[in-house]
Formats: sequence, structure tokens, C-alpha cells
Amino acid sequence: MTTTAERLRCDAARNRERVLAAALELYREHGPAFTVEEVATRAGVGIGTIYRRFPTKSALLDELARPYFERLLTTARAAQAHPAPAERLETFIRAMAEQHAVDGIRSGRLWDTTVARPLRDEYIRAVEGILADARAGGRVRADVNPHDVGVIIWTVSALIDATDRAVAEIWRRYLDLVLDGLRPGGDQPLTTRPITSADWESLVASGPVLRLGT
Amino acid sequence: MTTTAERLRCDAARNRERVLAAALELYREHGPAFTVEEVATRAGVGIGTIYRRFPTKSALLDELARPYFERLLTTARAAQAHPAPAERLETFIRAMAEQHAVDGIRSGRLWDTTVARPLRDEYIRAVEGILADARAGGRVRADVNPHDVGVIIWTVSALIDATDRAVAEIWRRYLDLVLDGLRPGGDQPLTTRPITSADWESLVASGPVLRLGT
Amino acid sequence: MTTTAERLRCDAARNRERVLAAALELYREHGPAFTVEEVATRAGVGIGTIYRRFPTKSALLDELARPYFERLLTTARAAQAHPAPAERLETFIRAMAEQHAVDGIRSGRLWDTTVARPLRDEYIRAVEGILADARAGGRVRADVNPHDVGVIIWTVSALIDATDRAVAEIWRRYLDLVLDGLRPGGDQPLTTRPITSADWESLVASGPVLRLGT
Amino acid sequence: MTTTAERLRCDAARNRERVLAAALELYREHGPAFTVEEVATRAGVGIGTIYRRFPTKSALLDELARPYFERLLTTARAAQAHPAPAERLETFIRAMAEQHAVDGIRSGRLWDTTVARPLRDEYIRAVEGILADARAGGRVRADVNPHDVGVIIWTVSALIDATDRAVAEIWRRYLDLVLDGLRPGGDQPLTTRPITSADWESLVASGPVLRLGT
DNA sequence: CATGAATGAGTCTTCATTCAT
DNA sequence: CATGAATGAAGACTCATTCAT
Repeated sequence: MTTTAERLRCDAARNRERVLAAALELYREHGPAFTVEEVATRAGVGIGTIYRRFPTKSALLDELARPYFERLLTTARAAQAHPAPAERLETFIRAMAEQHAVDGIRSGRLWDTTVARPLRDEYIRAVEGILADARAGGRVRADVNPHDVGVIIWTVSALIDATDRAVAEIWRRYLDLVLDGLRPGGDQPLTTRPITSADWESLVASGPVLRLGT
Repeated sequence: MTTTAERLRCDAARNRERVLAAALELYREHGPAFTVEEVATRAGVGIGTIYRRFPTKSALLDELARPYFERLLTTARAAQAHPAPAERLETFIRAMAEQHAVDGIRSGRLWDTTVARPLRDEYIRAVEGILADARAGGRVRADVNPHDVGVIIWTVSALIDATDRAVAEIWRRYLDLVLDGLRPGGDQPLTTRPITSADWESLVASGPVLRLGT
Repeated sequence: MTTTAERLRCDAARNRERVLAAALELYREHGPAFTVEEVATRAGVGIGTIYRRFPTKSALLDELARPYFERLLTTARAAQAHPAPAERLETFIRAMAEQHAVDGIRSGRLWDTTVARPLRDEYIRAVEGILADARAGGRVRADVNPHDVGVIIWTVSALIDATDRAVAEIWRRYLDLVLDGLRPGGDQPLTTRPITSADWESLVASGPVLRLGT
Repeated sequence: MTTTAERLRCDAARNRERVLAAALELYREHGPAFTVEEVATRAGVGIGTIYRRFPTKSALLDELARPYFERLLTTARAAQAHPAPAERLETFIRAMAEQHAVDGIRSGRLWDTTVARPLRDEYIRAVEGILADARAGGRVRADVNPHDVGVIIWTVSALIDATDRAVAEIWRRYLDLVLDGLRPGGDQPLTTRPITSADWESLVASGPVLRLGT
């Protein structure tokens, strides 16, 4: 009995993984422009099986986003652990971009996914700490705040999405420029009011950028 | 006679404009995810009328892109005419972003549209001149080339698309940082090889980013 | 006044001819699978002009059939005038096939067209005379009647339609065989009852074969 | 298990048959001028069900053609097995016509359908054997070849299509004449060069005659 | 009268989702 | 539980015909 039940659970879990793996593959290849039936075929399961696990195609895509964000979070934690606090900010931003590039999820600006919500808080807190370290070390201009960092990472991610497949690595030049701009150096002040938490929430909640599928 | 002929063309032209206006509205609201029938309804014409002027939904979207690029080109020419050559580069980049923000075409990275093709050449040439001016005036670091400028503008446009509706003006902070990075100042060298013309062509030709419709 | 009126009538007549010529061309090229708009373009007139002359696309096609039948009738009359009465039947059948082949109206089994109706009577009468001549000369088996001749011509026409474009002239072998079968020679009797006038009417009126367009 | 699996397949198969039956009915009634939706309605299924089995309306029509050709082939094989070799040719031609008449597929000159392709070879080979038998028995004139037989059957089929619904059996008179012409008897030689294999291919491949749908 | 712009019903096809087996 | 068959609401596009200019 137990065995049977476990077997079932086991099979179910494996199926779930297969479906997610197939969906991820397809997402990497085509963005959200793939069919649920294609996922089923590639996963080697029936279409009904997918709908048993995921109520909706959109829910399936959400589930794709979760590990992506977990990997990002791991990256963020690693940067926090960097021995030289002053280096943490650049290390962090570069590592995030690198991770995004490696991850292969293109057109994957998935931050407003339901699953991303809980992760975002930890993420923001991490950024706050890292930025404070950089500031203490005099490695960042005074007028940027954690949300600026979020926007930078977001933008570079979009650039990676847009270009990495066509011309790999190009985004690095761009990232270099931005990091250069981040460093202190008697530069002209930023021309717009600081980004607030509320702004950030609005951004993340705003439909168009983040819409999945269709 | 002339009057009659023109009247006809007049009405037809007005309908054409109505269709384009409706399509633009819908594009601003939903990106390319709108129905030809919606366009017809909003324009107050039959569906056949749309297909009389535009052989395809995709052609209609192309036509949407055309004035957008023409406005960008006008902006570029204006920047070239700026009295102080050294100022031209920053003026140019800011003006392009501004124009894009004002234009309201969101998710509108339309550079690979058929209609954009002929405009691109003039655009690139303008950038070359402007960059040379800035370099002569010592206002830009030595290791950036015209294609870097193209990528910058492209990226900022994407950022505007993504954020301007949710939190207006935020993109300006980002742009400030990048412009700061563009200025000379003994900064760290760029970590990746320069972008070539061929890279640029690949970028622009790469389907996924720029594909309209579907 | 008169001049103007005549000019008008003249222009109108010429337009009518142009439309018919364009339609015929298109019919030869594509069968009935062409657009009214294509006719207008090729004729160099507006679409409204066509609808002024011909109430319907189908009526236009009918009008195409008229000269075709008139040519056939001329052919029939010529055969009647052949000096050797006994030769008239084969001459007639061959000439009809030839005329059909030359005419170039493919998939043009137009016998049930409204315009063909009045011509059919004269046609049948001609066949009757010709057949009587052949019979008097002992050049045709006794058990065929005028309607058999009609069916033969009809069938060969269909064969021409089907094959002449792909492999010209092949239909002649076939026609030879049939003519051979028509000649007297102690052959096996025909296995089916003679075709009556009523049969002929049914045939000609039967939809599927003759349907134009769509 | 097996039962379940087969049940599924069973129902699906039944639906498939229903769809084919409905399509055949409609084809008999209207030729290819019917709607996929009509098929669905008449078959009592959703439109999607049709598209699950047949990727295209054209593929559905192909599938209609398949059994038709298989029946023809069976007929051909039966004629080859006729005890008296000399009789085989006429038996064959008559049987083919008969089968076509009974089959009820009107306007069904479907020989260039994809599904017909593989059957054609066997068909031609059968005709060759049968013709040789007839020639050995002195029952056919010397100057006809297998392709002539093909053209004869094709033409008679067209005649059946055109007339059988309006006046049943009339085609038999015609067929009698042609068979008469096929027999030897010191008749006039055929006036055109023999039909070659290449001719036959051209014929079959020539679009206009055989094109299904639209 | 001529023109060609406008119309919109009708066609094929796709795909997320439900449901019988 | 798994399967994959069934569903049907859209969506893009065509074309005969009408009608304003």
C-alpha cells in the first residue's frame, strides 16, 4: 500500500519535473509562443496530465519562473558573502547579469509572476545590504538607492534577452558603462527624484512588460 | 472633376487615417495583441476597408512604425544641428529617449520592421558624425563606437517601454548613469570587444526581440 | 448632343468588349477561379462598370459562353455544307473538337448556360441532318442517334479540357477510336437504350457538371 | 487495459469514420464546394475533432480519395484474374467504369491526389498485363498502348460523373462505341503519336483537371 | 455614367481547456 | 490517475456586391 502510494507520488513527481523541463526547453526556444500540446509531447505525457498539475498554461509558466528566481537569489546571497564588502555591489550586479545570461530564459522578464512575489522581499533586502557596504567603502555615488540597482539589473536583463542570442556578450560593454556611471567621481547629479518602494511595486505590478503568453 | 477625385481620395484618406489612429491606440494599449476586427470597430469602418489599404495585419503594424521612425530621424537631425558640437552626443541620446517616451509606442522595438530598413542607414551615419563631434570635444571616452550608442538608445527605449507607464520619468535616472559612464574619466576599460557593423545587423535582424504581431 | 450620346454608347460598348476580353483571358488561364476585381484591372475599368453591364459574376460568365457557342454553330453549319454528304458526320465531329481545342476555353462545359439555350435547338437540328446524311451514305452504324453524337462531342470536349494543356493532341487518338466505333462493321450492339430528347434536356440541365464559378 | 485503450481508439475511430462519411456525402452532393463546418455538423462532432484527424481540408479530401482508388485497384486485380485472358481487357474497362459509377464520387477525377500516387504504379502494371493478354488473343487493335487504356477509363469516368446522376446508364452507349473502336478490324490508323509514360505523368500532374477543393 | 471605396458574411485554421474512457 | 479525444470560441483573410462621390 505504502509502496503503491509512494510509487504513485513518485511517478507524479517525476511527471511534474518532466513537464517543467519540457516547458523550460520550449520557453528557451520560443518564449511563451508554444503550445500546451507541444509541452505534453516533449514531456512524453498526456495533455491531461499537465492540466492535472497546473490549472492553466499561465500557471505552468509561473512555475517556470520559480527556480529562475531561486537561482538569482542564490547569486545574491553569494555576493553578500564576498570577502571584500566594497566589492560586493559590482560583483553582485555582474553576477546577476551573468546568471541571467547563463540561465537562458529569454524574454523572461518574469518579476511580476505570482511565484516571484515572496522572493522579491528577500531580494530587496539583500540589495540594501550590499549597497550599504559599497557606500561604506566609497565605491558608489551617493545618490543611488537600492531600487536604482533593481532597475539597472532589470534593464541589463532585458538587454541580454534581446541581444545575447544574436551577438553574445555584447551586453557586457553596456554593463561596463553603467557600472562606470555608478561609481563616484564628481559627476553630474541624477536628474530625477529617487525611486521609492512604491515606485518599485508599481513597476513590478505593471502589466505590459511582464505579461506572459499571448 | 478634380474636386470629385479629391473628395474620393479625401474620404478614403480620412478612413485610412482613422484606421491608423485606431490601430495606434490599440497598439499603445495592448502591444500587437489586438484584433483586426477591434481596429475596424474602433475606426468605425468595416473589416474589409482595413484590408483594402493594408494587405496584412503585419503591414498595418509596419505602417504604424513608419512615422515613429520618421520622428526619431527628425530628432537625430535636430541634434546634429546643435550649435555646440561637443554637446551633440548627450543632446542626441537624451532627445531620442525623450521622443520615444513622448511617442507612446510601448513594446515598440520596431527596428527590424521593413519600413525601418531604409531609415537605419541615415540614422547610423548621423550617429557617426555626432560621436566624432563629441570625441573632438573630449566629451566621450575613447573606447565607444557608434554601435554602442545605438545599443544604449535601444536599451533605454526598452526601459522606457517597460516603466514609463507605471512610473513616469524613472528611466531618466538610469539614462543619467549611462551618460555618466560614457564620459571620459580614467575609468576601467570596457571588458568586451567593440561592437561591429555586422553585430549590429545581426542584432537588428534577430527575430525574437523585434518580431511584431503574434 | 447626338454626338455626345453616341460617344457615350460607343465608349460603353467598348468597355463591354474590354471586360469580356479580360474575363475570357482570365477564364482561359484559371477557369472560373478569378476575381471580379481582376477582371476590372485587366480591362482597365472600375469594378462598378462591370456591375453596370453584368448584374452578376455569373452573368458575365454566361456572356463569355455566347460567342463560344456561336463559333461552334458556325462550325456545325460549315460541316453541313461539306460537298460529300457521307463525309459530313466525321468532318463535323472532328471540326467541333478542333474548334473546342482551339477556342481555349478549358473547364468550359458551358452547355447549360442561359445563353446556350436558344443555340441548342439549331445545333440539335444540324446534327440530325448530318447524321441522316451519314446514314444515307452507309457511313455510320444504324443504332446511334443525334443525341449520341451530342454526348460524343461533349465527352471529347471534356477530354480536351482535361488534357490539351498538359499534352496537346492526345485527345485525337481517343477521338479516332470513337469514330472507329461509330462506323458500321458487324460490331456488337449498343448495350443501353437510345438517348432521348428528354434525356438530353436532363443532361444539359443537370447541375454538377456545368456549374460555373465557385 | 487493452480494452480501455481499444475503447478509446474505438470511439475515435468511429468519429473518424463519421467525419469521412459526412465528407463523402457532401462531396457527392457538392463536389469539393462544402465547408469544414458542414462536415462537422453533419458528422455530429466539433470542428476541432476534424482538425485533430485531418490537418487540412485538403487532407480530408485526400482521405476520401484513398478508398476510392483502393476499390479501383481491387477491380483491376479481379479483371486480371478473369479465366479467359482475351476477355480481360473489355472486362477490365467495363468493370472500372462500373465501379466508378457505383462509387458515387462525382467530379472525382482524383488521380493526382497524394494518396493516388503509390497506387498508380500497380495500376499501370496491371493494365500492361491485361493489354498484352488481349493482344495475344487478337482482341485489340495493334496501335493502342496501356496509356490509351488509361485515358479511355479516365474519359469514361468523366462522362459518368457528368451524366450518371441526370440520366443513368447513358455512358454505357458511349463506352460500347469506344470498345468497338478498340477492337481490330482494318480500321483507319490512329492519327496521333502514341501516348508515352511521360505524357501520362504530365497528364496526371497537370493541376487544373484534378485539383481538389478551391 | 464611371469609379473604386466600403461592406461583412463566410472560410479555413489554431489552441486553451474540458471530459469520457 | 493518465490519456488524448473533443470542443468551440477566436482570428486572419477573401471576395461578390452595394453605394457614395
